[in-house]
Amino acid sequence: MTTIKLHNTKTRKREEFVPIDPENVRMYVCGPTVYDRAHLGNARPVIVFDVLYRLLRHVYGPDHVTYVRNFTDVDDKINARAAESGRSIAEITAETTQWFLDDMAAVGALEPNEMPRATAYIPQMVKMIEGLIASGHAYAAEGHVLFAVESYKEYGALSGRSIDDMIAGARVEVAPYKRNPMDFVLWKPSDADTPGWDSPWGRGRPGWHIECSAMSYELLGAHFDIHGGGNDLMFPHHENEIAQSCCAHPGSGFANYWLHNEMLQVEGKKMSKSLGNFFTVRDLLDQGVPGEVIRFVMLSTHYRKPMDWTEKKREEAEKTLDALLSPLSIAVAHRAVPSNAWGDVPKGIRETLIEDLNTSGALTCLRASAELVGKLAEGRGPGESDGATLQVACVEFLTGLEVLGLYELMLKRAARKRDNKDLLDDVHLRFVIARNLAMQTKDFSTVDQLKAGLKQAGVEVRMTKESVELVPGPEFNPAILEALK
RNA sequence: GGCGAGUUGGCGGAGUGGUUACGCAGCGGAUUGCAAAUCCGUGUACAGGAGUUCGAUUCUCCUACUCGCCUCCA
Repeated sequence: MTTIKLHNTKTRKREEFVPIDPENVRMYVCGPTVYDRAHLGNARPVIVFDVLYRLLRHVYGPDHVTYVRNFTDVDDKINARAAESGRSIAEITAETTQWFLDDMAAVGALEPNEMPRATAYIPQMVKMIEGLIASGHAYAAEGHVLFAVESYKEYGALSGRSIDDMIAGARVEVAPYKRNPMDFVLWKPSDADTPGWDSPWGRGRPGWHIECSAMSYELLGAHFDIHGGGNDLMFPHHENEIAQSCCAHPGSGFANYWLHNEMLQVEGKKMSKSLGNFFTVRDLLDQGVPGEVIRFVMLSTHYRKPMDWTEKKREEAEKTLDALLSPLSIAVAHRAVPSNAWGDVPKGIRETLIEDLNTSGALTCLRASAELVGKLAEGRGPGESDGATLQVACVEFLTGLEVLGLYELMLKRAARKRDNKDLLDDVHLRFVIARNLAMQTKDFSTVDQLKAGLKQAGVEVRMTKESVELVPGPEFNPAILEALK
């Protein structure tokens, strides 16, 4: 059996991943609060954990992995958005949820098996809070219910903090009803204008952290394998989740492996509205940056390192992905399709991905796999180049694309290129005629003029003695093409 | 102040206790009407210091610098 190794934040070490039940590997990842479009940083954990999900499915079988990612649809940011826009909360959360699904699909993320909404689990949260009060881990005060951090010895273990240190460094005013400044809200009162649910503590709404504890318990049980999210969630969100869940279900252990991705930067700086380098996934897509490019750039940096989104990387990704199109068409022409079998993933990708999700290394191996397809198809591969060898290489290449989440996206990319190529039919014919003539007359002025125009329109001209091929590049602009006529 | 992560060649970015990926850019060549694309070849690196070791870029410690988090931001 293949052993995946993962860096566990809990132990700060790379550990062998041993599932609780190989028949049902369970993973929970914190999803978005649905009040606005997902920005590029939001896409990073989605893509990272999508690769992990695909990896687990290949290793343990597609039907033996349960992946849960929530939607937090009750939150004060949502309330604020509703108040300022005059729209209803339900309208905002429904719309934002669909945006998120659309945008993440565009970057090739599979939908998790379960996508629970927090508001559908309010009774479960109330029940969990009642249990925490009963066991002395929480207390009600002035309409709030607070978790008593001092009741949980391990509090701070995940993020490596002590309660005393945190109090010393606290920058925020402490609410008077808290027994300990670090106590956090499980439930808070709602006024008439704020969404609320009836509870033993009056009409109110849940605090931030309890929804993940309640939903992971309902859908994955008290003890499951992997819990993921961005490293900014380590404290306080995940720390609080652990405290709530472990105290509500003593002895369960909650999640065995905690995975955290590093943050995203843009051109070397933190993405922020004040710096003016803030953009959403949708912004990029609308600007013509396709999903596979976003995904490729994301995967080209290891998930535990800061990932810098730059224009240069975007350009390089376009070129690299274009270079995969020819092997892709060869594989498709050979009627190859991706396989679910772990053994059909190219060896190099298998070896790199199981080492704490080394996606950058895997992309290098993917290129090598593509190159092999090209060489075998031209009959100049290593060793015996028979049809069977080529067939295997094709399946492996496509399976490699699939496990990295690039297969479907690349098929679409290929289709777009074909559509663009159709637009070039007229000019292609003219070019061929002009060139044939020029070959006789040795006057290449018309040909060069046409070529310059095509280049301007973002079209690459590839000539051999016998043929002319026009390849639209990433900067292809059909409007400029029109001007050539 | 507390906690954590990082510092690899011109750029990006893996990895390893000894044989020094890979991509882009560069350079040389093949090819070409000229090009592009492609193919072949090629140079340059492990922040600084100390230690462990037969040997460290890889392990340990220290220093410097960068970055992130520290109550609702993935």
